[in-house]
Amino acid sequence: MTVKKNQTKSYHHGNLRRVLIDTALEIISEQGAKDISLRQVAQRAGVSHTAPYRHFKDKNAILAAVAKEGFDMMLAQTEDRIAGNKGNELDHFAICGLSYIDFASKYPSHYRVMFGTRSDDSYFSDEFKPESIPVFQLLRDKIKICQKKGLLKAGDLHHMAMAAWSIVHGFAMLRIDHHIPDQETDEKKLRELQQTVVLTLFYGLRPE
Amino acid sequence: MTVKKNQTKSYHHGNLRRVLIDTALEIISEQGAKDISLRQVAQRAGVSHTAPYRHFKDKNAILAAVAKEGFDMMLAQTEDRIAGNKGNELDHFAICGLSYIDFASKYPSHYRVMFGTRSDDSYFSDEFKPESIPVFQLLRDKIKICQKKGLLKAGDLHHMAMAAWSIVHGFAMLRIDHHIPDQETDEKKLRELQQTVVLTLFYGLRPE
DNA sequence: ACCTGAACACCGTTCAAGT
DNA sequence: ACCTGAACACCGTTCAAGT
Repeated sequence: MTVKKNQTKSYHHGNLRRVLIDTALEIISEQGAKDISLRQVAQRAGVSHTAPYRHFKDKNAILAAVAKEGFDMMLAQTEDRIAGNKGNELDHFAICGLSYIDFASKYPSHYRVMFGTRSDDSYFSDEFKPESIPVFQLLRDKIKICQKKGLLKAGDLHHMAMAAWSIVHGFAMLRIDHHIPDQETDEKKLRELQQTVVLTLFYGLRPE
Repeated sequence: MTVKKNQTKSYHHGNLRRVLIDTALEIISEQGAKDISLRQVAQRAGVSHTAPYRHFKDKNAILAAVAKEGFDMMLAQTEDRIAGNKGNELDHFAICGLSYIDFASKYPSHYRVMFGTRSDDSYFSDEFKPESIPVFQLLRDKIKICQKKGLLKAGDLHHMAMAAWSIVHGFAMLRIDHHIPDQETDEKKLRELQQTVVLTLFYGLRPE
């Protein structure tokens, strides 16, 4: 077994940064989101509780890294699904919404760090404003195109985007925080419900 | 100055329970939601850090009390607004949504404790399921009545209620967590946006 | 460069003890 | 009954010291 030149395993641990992020996600998914402790992360990663400070300025910095990763994953997933779909622009708009909820359901740990209440905004405020989030940008583009083609109604683009974001974010949050009523909690019913919610964004609740 | 028989000020503090809840809210509104500490609450209330344990089983119990109070306030506010409105049932349905968002904006501390991610579900799971939340019950009733009168379309009541809840919850959360894009952040524009979002629930984004 | 151990000022919770 | 103080096992963060 030859040692490669660019061996990631260096002094003690190698790419500790990567390991710390993964460990953080592991812990978040096991036990809630915000009660995670840096010391716990370090211990599980097999290093002293001060080692993480070589790679992250403080606890929020590691959470910001998790969020950044989440935004990248979410964008990639959404673009993949759109690319693999033969429908029209309106279908792609719907895919944005469904993909958004699916991501939150699949990676609740990431999602909570991305959009949950932050204890300290300073790490997030610059890079993570909604205007700067690629997946939000994508959503707005899809709305604009659909408006141009007459597939969505005319109206203030920002307002419509916020309405769309509100309904998928709200459903995603309610879902991962277990606020969905009991009778809807099996997987099949949840998918039907999710479908209805996204369709409601298009059709509304008005009659006929 | 005569001492009344039912004087609330007893041994040291009197109704410490009430004081603790108010102090908790005060701290939550000053500095984020979840980083609140029991010791801090106790100190500001002027008692030792173990005194709260006479009134609450643990930290979550005091948060549950805050949540309970929030649900009561929210229901009262919504019922008041409906009572003071001369419109039809559909107007009342809209008021439910607007009142919901207004409550979250006005009392973000309560709201976050009520619907935010909980570190421990056990205190909330029984009493605070969506089915048991009076204001959610009210929302469902309004939808049912509107359906009967042809003011809202026919369809699965639970699904429609979840769609409605998703959009107002999502908007409320995005608002209090400061995820609303910059250009919408003055008070007047926010109210217009809020109006649009609730109307979108009724009309949808489809053309015509 | 990368990691450690001791130290500091905090936590939540328990429990014997005081009035 | 209601509150306190000491104690325990935890936190995040800093810093001098080790390889």
